[in-house]
Amino acid sequence: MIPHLTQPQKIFIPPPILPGKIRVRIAPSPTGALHLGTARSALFNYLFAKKYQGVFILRIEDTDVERSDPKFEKDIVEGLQWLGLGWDEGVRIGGEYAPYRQSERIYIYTKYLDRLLKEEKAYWCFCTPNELAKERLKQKKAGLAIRYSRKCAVLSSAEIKKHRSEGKSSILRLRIPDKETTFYDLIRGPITFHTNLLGDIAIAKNISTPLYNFAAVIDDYEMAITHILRGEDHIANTPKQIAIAEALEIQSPQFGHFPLILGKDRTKLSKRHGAASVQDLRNLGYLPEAVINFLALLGWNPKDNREIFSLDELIEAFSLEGIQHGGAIWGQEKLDWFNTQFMRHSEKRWLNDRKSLPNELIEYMTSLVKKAVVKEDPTFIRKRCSDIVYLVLERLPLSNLEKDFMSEFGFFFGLPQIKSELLFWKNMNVADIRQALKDIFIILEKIPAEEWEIKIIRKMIFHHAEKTNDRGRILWPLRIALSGQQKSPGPHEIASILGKEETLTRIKKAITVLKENGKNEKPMR
RNA sequence: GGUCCCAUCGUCUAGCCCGGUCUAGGACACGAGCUUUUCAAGCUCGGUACGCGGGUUCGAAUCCCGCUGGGACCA
Repeated sequence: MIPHLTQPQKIFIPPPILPGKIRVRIAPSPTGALHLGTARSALFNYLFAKKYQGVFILRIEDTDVERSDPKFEKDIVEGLQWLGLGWDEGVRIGGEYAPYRQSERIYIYTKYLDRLLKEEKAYWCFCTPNELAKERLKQKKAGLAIRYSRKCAVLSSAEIKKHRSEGKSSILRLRIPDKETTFYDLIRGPITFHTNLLGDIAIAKNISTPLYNFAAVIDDYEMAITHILRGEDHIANTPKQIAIAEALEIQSPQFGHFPLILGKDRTKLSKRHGAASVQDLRNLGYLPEAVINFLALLGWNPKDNREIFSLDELIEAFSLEGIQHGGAIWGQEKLDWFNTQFMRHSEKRWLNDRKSLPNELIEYMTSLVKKAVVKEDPTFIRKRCSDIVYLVLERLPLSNLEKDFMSEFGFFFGLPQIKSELLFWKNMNVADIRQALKDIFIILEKIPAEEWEIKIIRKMIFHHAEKTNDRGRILWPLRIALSGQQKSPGPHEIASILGKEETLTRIKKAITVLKENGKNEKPMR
C-alpha cells in the first residue's frame, strides 16, 4: 500500500451535540406571509433545540426597507404561534441578545466594518453597476464564473480620497484569499468549494448598511448561534459567510442544509403553486397539528413506520440523520389525510368533555362550510358530515353559517319537517314503523340523562337494531325522525348532540306524523 | 453559462454507510371487493419504483467511474 494514495476520509463524524448548549435561530424576512418553507425551517430548528434542551430564536431580517412590512412580521409571528412553535428568545418577547429585529441592530455592524477596513481586509469599490454588468457579461460569454475583477482592490488611499470627495458612489468589498475550503454539513457531509470562484464579495453598501450575508454573520455571532439549520438554497451562501467569519477571526457555527419544498413542477414552492403560506392552510381549515405532522414528514422520517406524531413525539424522535437530501414535492392529499386523523383525535378529546370544544375545531368546521360554498360543492359538506356532527351548536356563530350549511344541517336547530313517506324502510308498513319507533323510544328513554353520550347511545341503539335481521328497520325510521332527511349523520350522532329530551320529542313527533299521514306501503329507494 | 446539491412506486419515503435475508417495505392517492343506516369511515385484496451505461464482485438498489435528468445559487 502506498500511504499517500489512501482515499480521503469519507465518513464524517459530526462534532458531538452538547445538550443545553445549543442555540439555533430562524431569520425570516418580513416580505411576505409565513412561507411553508420557513415554517418547516422553524419546525426543524425548534425540534433540534427542544431535543437538546437548547434555545430557539426568532430574528427578523427586515433590512430591506422597500419590501419589508410590519404586517408580514405579524403574520409570521401569528403563524408560528398558531403552529405551536414558540421561541425562547426573539422578536416580541426579547431576550439576552436583544434587539432581534435587524433594522434595530444597524449600529452594531459599523464597528465590524470599520475593523475590516482598518485591517485592510475590506476595501471600497467605486465600480458602477454599469461597469460591473459589462464585466459579468464578458465572463459569462467566456464561460467563466461570475465574479468581481478586483479592480478597486489596488486603489491607493489618495485615489480613494479623490473618488470619495467627488461623491462617487461606492460599496464595501471583502478581500477573499484564494484557497480551497471544506465545511461539514450536518446533513450532507463535507462540501468543498474554491473561494476564488467567489470573487471579492460585496459586504456593505456603506459603513452602516451591511448586505445580507454580512449582517447574518454578525447577528449569528453576536447571538452566539451554534447551529444554522436552513434550506439548501443557502448552501451557496455558506462559503461567503465562512469567508466573512474568517476575515473577522470569529468562529463559524455548524451548518446543516435540508432540502427544499417543491411545487408540482419540481421548482421551489412559491405563491404561484397555490397555497404556499401557513395562513392559506389555516384559512383552508387545516388543523395546526396536521400541518406540523405533514411538514415534519416532508423531508424527514423517523426510520420506522410511524406516521402520526404530536409535537412532543416529534421532539423525541427527531434527528438530523433522518433528514432527506433531495427536495420534496408538496402534495396536499396526504395533508388532508393527516387532517382527518387529527380531526378524530379532536373529536375524541371533545367527547370526553363536551364543554371544551377546541377552538380549532370550530374554526375548522366553519371554514369547511365556507370552502364548500366556494367550491360550489354541497356534497363536500355531506362528505364530512360525521365531523360536523360534533359541533356544539350554541357555540357556532349562526350569522356566519352559509345557506348551504343550513339546508344540510338546519335540522339541528329546530324540529325538522318530517315527511311521512320518508319514514318507510323497504317493505315495512305503518304498524311496523310505529312499533320500531316506539321500541327505540323506550330504549333511549332508559338511558339516564347524565349518561347521554355518543358511545352509550350508539351501543344501545345498535344493540337493539342488531336483534332484527335488518338494522335498517330501526335505524332508518330513527334517522328520519331525528333529522327529517335521507342524508344525515348517523342517528346516534344526531341524538348525542340533540340531547335526550329533544331526541325523545322528535321520535314522539314522528309517530304523530306517521299517524296523520297514515300512508301505507310506500317503499322507499 | 459557472459553481454546488440531489436522484427508489404518481407523491412522501424505508433500505444504501456495514453488498446476499429486496421476487424492494410502509404511508397517501388510485382500482376492485366486503361490510353497511345515506355520505364518510372501516376491512380485505391489487397494480405501479431502484434514471442510463460501464466497472468491482460468485453476487449491487447498496461500492467506484461516467452519462443523463432535476434543482438551487450566482445577475
